[in-house]
Amino acid sequence: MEKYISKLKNAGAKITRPRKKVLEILVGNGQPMSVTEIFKTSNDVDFASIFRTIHLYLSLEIVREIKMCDKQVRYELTTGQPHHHILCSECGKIENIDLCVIEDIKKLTNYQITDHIMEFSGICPECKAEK
Amino acid sequence: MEKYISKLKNAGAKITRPRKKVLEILVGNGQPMSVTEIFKTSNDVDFASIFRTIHLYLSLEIVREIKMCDKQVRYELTTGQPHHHILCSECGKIENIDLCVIEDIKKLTNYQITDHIMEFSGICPECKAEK
DNA sequence: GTTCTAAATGCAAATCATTTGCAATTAGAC
DNA sequence: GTCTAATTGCAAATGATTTGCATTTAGAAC
Repeated sequence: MEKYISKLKNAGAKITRPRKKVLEILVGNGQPMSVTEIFKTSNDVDFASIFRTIHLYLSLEIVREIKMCDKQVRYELTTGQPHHHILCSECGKIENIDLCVIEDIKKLTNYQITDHIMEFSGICPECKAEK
Repeated sequence: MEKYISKLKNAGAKITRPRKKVLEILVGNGQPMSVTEIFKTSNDVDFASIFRTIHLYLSLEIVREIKMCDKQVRYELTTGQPHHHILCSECGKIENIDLCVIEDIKKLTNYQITDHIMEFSGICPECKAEK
């Protein structure tokens, strides 16, 4: 938490209630969240403020943008290594996947890779068992 | 082309001018296209008709939906094997990538995988050379 | 070829997500 | 505490996607 606050201060940005709230929600939830989800969780911050906060955080690399299999765009705190995700379509749980194919793709295509998406969805072992 | 027309007939769907046009455009273009791109190329078919045609084609598995790194959703004819794509951010070219990680992910996560996205963007060797 | 009907189209408008302009408010420097 | 530029909240613009409905049309039946 303090780490993010410092980043904001270093960038000359003010530490405001909406900005703190968005951080709290992301830290508390621990999973990638959409702007709408953050908005609904916040309860007392305007949608536009959440939106602008997230875009500020993106530019400061406090959050990363994640496009998943459902059409929602989500944001997660840039803790640790970049990684990919798998979303359970039954319970909504999102787990991390540490498997990077970028090097393979670079060799295969000879492109200078600037961006990629690799996301999965399915049914988690627990939900499978319940059926 | 005939293959797709048969699929339509088998499904009891009428062979209409808009439906033929969308097929022609997709076959002619050879790359995944967004509804808007198809619409602009068509010139004389209503946007809503393109939209509904694409959704019909999706349900008949005549096209596949591709979510790429830019936010556009594109559609491609379901010719051959499912595969992934790499988009050149300079010239807009889209190339196919035949590298599937699904089996790795299944083993790694123990999920029953139902959907995935794996798309790349970057600068192709030709555009790199021009710089 | 003509007739008929359900399906499909085109248009316009509804919905939904994303983004922006602006007056009012507020964080933080002094 | 005072001041000012940055930020917020609201409302409205934009853009993408989707839907309702009157009109048109493909293709089956004659």
